Amino acid sequence: MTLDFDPIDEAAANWRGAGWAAVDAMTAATSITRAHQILSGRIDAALAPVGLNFSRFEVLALLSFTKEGELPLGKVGDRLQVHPASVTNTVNRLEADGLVARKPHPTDRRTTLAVLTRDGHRRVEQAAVALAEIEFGVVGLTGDGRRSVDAAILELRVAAGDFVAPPSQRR
Amino acid sequence: MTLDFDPIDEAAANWRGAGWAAVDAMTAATSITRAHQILSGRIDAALAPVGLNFSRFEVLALLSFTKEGELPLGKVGDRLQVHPASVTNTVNRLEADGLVARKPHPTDRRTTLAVLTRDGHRRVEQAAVALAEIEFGVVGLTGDGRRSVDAAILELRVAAGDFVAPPSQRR
DNA sequence: TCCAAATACTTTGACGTCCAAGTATTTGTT
DNA sequence: AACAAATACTTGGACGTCAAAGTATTTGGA
Repeated sequence: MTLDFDPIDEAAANWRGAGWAAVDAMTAATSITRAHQILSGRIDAALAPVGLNFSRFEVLALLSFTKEGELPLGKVGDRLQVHPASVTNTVNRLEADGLVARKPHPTDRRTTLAVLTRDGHRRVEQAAVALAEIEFGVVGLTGDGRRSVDAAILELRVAAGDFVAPPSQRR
Repeated sequence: MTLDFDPIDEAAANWRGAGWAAVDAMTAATSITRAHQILSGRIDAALAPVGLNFSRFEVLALLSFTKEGELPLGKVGDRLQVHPASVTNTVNRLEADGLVARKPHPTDRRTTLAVLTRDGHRRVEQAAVALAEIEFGVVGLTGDGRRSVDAAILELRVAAGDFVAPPSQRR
């Protein structure tokens, strides 16, 4: 797990040495990529003992936030920003594990609802605890670091056209 | 592509509403994840017209940084921090496209070298230009934003046990 | 009313990642 | 010299992602 070289510094030096442009941009992108790699590794490791991975957890969490513990599959995809086929796949597996059930929509027969089962409820609570314990993988990021990451990435998201809640409306 | 809700703010509000812990950590992790999603989307889109994706580009770039344009497959995996099986897979595809060739190691018969072909050289140069044009996807991040992301993620990497070049040695 | 267009989901297929196991070769130790 | 352990790569399987095509149902306009 421990590296004996600095992948970011290494990449920057190589990039510069080759006379390629946008070294700063490359460094920032590489940092973010490496951070993501570190976080997802930690998160999946924390969830494995609970029998989940991150995408399954996200679906369960989303359902648990609703009043009835159910949501149309399409909504799940919208909220989590994943492809409909991925939702189908994830829900299939959650269903096989008995954490979620499919149910027809009461009025629109095109639509299928994913419903959290009792086991699903229990499981998602366990997972939330497990994630809180590892601080979502951001151990090592101080309060300041977290704030500056949030702020910087907010710029990026605005530029990408993400809808971003104005500070006054933030919840 | 444009969202009509703020996925990060939304998640924080839900998390808090459920009484779950580590909301700040969750927000930071979600920000990084979303940033990664934005960047990799932009990067792959920029590389598609060149006929590459990011992992293939990384292999070609790494080879192009060496004197002879060749490296043992194992080294490629080490540098890029990917699993040996992924290297095999990526090199298979690059080889099928004629951008790389496999060559036996001169002294160690366990080892296989990946060698950049003439086409591979040309292709990686095109790709580097394409990536510089989109500033590696970090358009929207100002100089300050890039520096603060770099600094914050450096903390995270140190905590994760990454070898990090001390400032005095940074290249 | 009727029908084309939109919407919701699933299926299939291409790729990417990792792990675990298998083969070949080299190293290090006795 | 002999052999167990380490190293290097490939293979096969499990899963995740997305795109494109297919099926079913609902909507909206002529």
